[in-house]
Amino acid sequence: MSDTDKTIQEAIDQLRAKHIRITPQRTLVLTYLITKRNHPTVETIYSAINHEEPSLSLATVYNTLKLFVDQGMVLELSGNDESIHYDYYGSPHYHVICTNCGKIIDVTYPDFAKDLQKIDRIAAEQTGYKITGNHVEVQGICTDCQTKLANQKN
Amino acid sequence: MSDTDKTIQEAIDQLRAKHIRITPQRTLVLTYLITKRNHPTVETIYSAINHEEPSLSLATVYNTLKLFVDQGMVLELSGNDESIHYDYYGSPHYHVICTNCGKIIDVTYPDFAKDLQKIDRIAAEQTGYKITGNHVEVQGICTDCQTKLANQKN
DNA sequence: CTCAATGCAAACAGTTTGCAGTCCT
DNA sequence: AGGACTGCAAACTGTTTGCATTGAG
Repeated sequence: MSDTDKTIQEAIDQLRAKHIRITPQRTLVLTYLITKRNHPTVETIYSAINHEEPSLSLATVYNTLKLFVDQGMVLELSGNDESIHYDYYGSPHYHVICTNCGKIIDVTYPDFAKDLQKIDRIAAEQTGYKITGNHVEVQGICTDCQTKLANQKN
Repeated sequence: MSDTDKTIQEAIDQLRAKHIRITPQRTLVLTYLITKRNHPTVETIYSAINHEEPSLSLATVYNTLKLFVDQGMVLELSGNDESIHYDYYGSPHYHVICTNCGKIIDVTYPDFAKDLQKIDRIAAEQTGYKITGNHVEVQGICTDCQTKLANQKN
């Protein structure tokens, strides 16, 4: 069994353990998220899957993603404008997004999980909130757009 | 001159330095953000200001906020669903948002700015992006909602 | 003066909703 | 068997756009 297959299986088991029904549509969306790992939008997922397996409505993609997000399994990336991107959150990482073209890259480093815990702990102490999740996002200009923008100025 | 007045004046100077026109509408929105500091939505700002000073259209609120966000002066908080909240970003802090009622609280600690710099630096190293901003958000359940939800279960 | 900013209303796009039919468990 | 899930299309809502008017520099 490949590494991604194992990840998919684990995610499904995790859902089943919560008595959430495993439908073909949910499996398709989950598989897409885990195998592609390309921060897709709802529309991207919908058209990609529908292209080969036309048994999926747009509303179901919305429902399914909302479910995964509620389970803390998938992250909503609101980026800048445009529509929302989704990311399977298998292990702690954060996102760097290009404010010019929207390209998103995952970043992590050895102590990142520890730093997140610190942020969560302080937030809980200061606010009394019961912390359920977090998200770090960094904005910037990707290398491609740096070149493009530099050329435009000439 | 009060502390907030000084902040407002500084923000205006900052805009003027970039040759951005200081219109009454922009001053109103800026003043609202700095004095209230309550993470308002577009609609909140629009109706609050229009209530006393009906010289402001909804489109202008959108324009103005987009301008401030582009200047890095204001942060867009996409929270969960609902519409977007805005926050005057005078000094480094992060946000804890209640996933049940949407209430947002600012949090910071002495080394927070340093931790952000680390996150930015690593992101730049790993991706080559030219970093222009960042945002940390923590999700949780606020104390009020913790009580409410506990009561519902009985 | 000049050109950017505003206001208005219509257009838009992504998202949500209601309900009948389907199918996991 | 039964309730959760899906699909469809209509309805919604927040946001954007175009253009004539206004006003900041």
